[in-house]
Amino acid sequence: MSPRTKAQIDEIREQSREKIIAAALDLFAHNGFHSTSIAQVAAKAGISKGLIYNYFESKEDLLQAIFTEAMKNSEDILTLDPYATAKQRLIGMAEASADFMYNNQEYMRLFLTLMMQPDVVKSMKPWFDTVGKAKKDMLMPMFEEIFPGRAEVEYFFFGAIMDGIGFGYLVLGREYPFEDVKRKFIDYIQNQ
Amino acid sequence: MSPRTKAQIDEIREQSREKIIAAALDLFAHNGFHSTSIAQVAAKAGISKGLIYNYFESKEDLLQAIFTEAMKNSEDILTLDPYATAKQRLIGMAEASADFMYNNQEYMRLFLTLMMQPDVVKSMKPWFDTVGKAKKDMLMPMFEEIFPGRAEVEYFFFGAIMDGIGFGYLVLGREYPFEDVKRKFIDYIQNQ
Amino acid sequence: MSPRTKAQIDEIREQSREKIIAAALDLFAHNGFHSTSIAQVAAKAGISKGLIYNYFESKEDLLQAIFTEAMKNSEDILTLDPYATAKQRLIGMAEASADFMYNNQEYMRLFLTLMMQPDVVKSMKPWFDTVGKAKKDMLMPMFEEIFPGRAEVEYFFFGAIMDGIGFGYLVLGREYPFEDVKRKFIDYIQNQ
Amino acid sequence: MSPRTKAQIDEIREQSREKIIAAALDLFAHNGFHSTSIAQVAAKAGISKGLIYNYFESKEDLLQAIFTEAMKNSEDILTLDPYATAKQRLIGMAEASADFMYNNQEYMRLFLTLMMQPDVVKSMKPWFDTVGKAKKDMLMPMFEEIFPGRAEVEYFFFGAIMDGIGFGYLVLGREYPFEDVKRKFIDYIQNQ
DNA sequence: CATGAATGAGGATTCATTCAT
DNA sequence: AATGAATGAATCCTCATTCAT
Repeated sequence: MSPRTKAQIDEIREQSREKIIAAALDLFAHNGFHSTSIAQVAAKAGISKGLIYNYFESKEDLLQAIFTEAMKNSEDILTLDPYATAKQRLIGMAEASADFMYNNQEYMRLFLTLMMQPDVVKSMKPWFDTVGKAKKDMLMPMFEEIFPGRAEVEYFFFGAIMDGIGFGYLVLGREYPFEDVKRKFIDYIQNQ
Repeated sequence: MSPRTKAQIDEIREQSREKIIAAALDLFAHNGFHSTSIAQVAAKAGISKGLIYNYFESKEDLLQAIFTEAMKNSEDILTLDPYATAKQRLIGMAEASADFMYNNQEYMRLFLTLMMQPDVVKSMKPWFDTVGKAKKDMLMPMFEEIFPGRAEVEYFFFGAIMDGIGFGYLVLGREYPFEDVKRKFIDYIQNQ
Repeated sequence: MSPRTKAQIDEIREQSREKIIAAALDLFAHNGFHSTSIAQVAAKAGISKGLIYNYFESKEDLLQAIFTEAMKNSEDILTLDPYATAKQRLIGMAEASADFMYNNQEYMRLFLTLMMQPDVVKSMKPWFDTVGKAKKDMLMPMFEEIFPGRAEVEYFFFGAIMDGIGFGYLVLGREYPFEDVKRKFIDYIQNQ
Repeated sequence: MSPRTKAQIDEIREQSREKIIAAALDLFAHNGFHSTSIAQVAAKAGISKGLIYNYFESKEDLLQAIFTEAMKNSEDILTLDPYATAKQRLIGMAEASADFMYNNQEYMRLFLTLMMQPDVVKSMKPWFDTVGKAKKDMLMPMFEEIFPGRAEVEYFFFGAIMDGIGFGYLVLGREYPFEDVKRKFIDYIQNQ
């Protein structure tokens, strides 16, 4: 009965899925989760409303999928050179994070917004907590090595700068001297 | 003529207005503007839905009023000691800002969120632009004095730290070592 | 306790009542009964919303009062010269009616509208029926005298012209050649 | 691709659209535009409230659609026999109009009501003006031919009778001797 | 007599979701 | 796999009416 092979179907499915996720990410990031309608997502993805429910159980499930997808793409941030010094590894991480932010603005926008208003989509809360904890677990050892005795405050200070740069860049866009600020940041770490 | 004096009415109005603004700020900040219903605001303020429209023309007008109100309370941040050195004034501003953030978490949460998703409430965009510009106009002279030749990058780096601390504090709440990070920040400025 | 005499109070009451009725008539006539709010009536009358309920039990009661009031002013239409011929009396009535319409446009507008949509304010239905029947009872004898054997059709034809002129005038306003059409109408009756 | 063919969908849409328009016309005509709720329209049409917005952008758009629809059905009124005399054409038009009124009471009721209270739905005003002007442009030439020198007053007198008959019929319904009055009207024109 | 703050029911509109095809 | 008609709950907002003063 089926004129398409299973492989073809899988590919079609994958393409549709990605179109939906891309459209939803864009809209959720700029217009907000609740202000974006499924109809808008469907229109932007060039498909029908109904089809979205063929791939995602609900609007929240779609949001969840956006983050799961982004996680995959960000894995190399976490890949550290085991032979480098702690400070070098920190710099590497800072640069990788900055570049990820630079190349994934929409994702960052959505991520930071939801981090700040976790009650908007309550079901995401555990996910955020897990990610936050994982990040801390990964970074704290470095800080303990570089800043013995005051690792935690330095960790948070470092995090503040990272987040703040991302925030500023997202707000100002091209007007933000991203590269300059990033270099200043690297220098700052270097001098510690 | 009037059974209640004008003063009485003004007081009643002021009280109701404040109750509504407080409730709305709390809810908008945590749940998001679009995810918060007027019914929720009314319930939290302990009044009827209809009364809100006696004080504010629309939900958006209420949001606007929240920011106008907060502006009043934040005016002393902008008050600088004219006899202090630029660096001292910068530190003063940093401390005042940090304290304002600490004491007005909900407002900050709402503010930062909307800054990051200006399309959520498009009518606020001009307001944000104005505030952003005013801030830069006030601070840049100090940076030009302290960091001649690289004022802008230092301005944005400074801003990133401020925003980042606020962001971190808002996300983690009491778990965030706010005082420690703030002191670290002051020290950082001191050493420039 | 009361610094005002009863007569003064009555006069104030009468004045307020009339202001309200005039404002309501204007608004109901042009904007429609349901599209007009009590707040608008109060604003136009220059009084408070609450006061309206001091004079009228409800919005519908206010509407009722408008018609009762207008009835008083239209009584002379019904006053016919008992010594005139039937045709002369008919012409007198036609002229009086036309003049009443001309001078009470708003009332006519409201009246005709509600006649055509009696379900808009169901409570008025009996009133309209009564008025319509009274009118017919008054006029039919004349038509039976002037047009024996075909009184009814002539009555309705006559009524159609009357109503039609009023309608046209209300729709076009000053652009309507009211006087010319009225004269044509009188001539028409004359020639029967 | 599509599980329903385009033709099927078009038919479904056309049916729903007509059900909604019919229900709305009935209710708007008898209960008034503002006194009729979308819920009532939906109930009468046997569909859900939401579906109405699948076919019409707003309540006002639905009203507009009613008139646009009725225009189509009334086009033959405007079709005149070019070989007939002016008077014959006028009689033809009078009869066609009377029949249209007789068969489209609800539409007439709505039309006349809104003509008399144009502020109730302000957006319809231009439409009414256009229709009124078109009617005059069509009829005036005939009147100038039949009543040279006094075409305008005769035009308005004729119009008054037409409107008045419609009005009377709408108010009284079956009690109105429509056929008799119509014949009287035709005779009247005949004798000019 | 007069005011206007307050209420709550009701109305227009939106939108996530379902389902027949 | 895909569509889009259909639903109904939820939302913003309006407004007649009440009542304390």
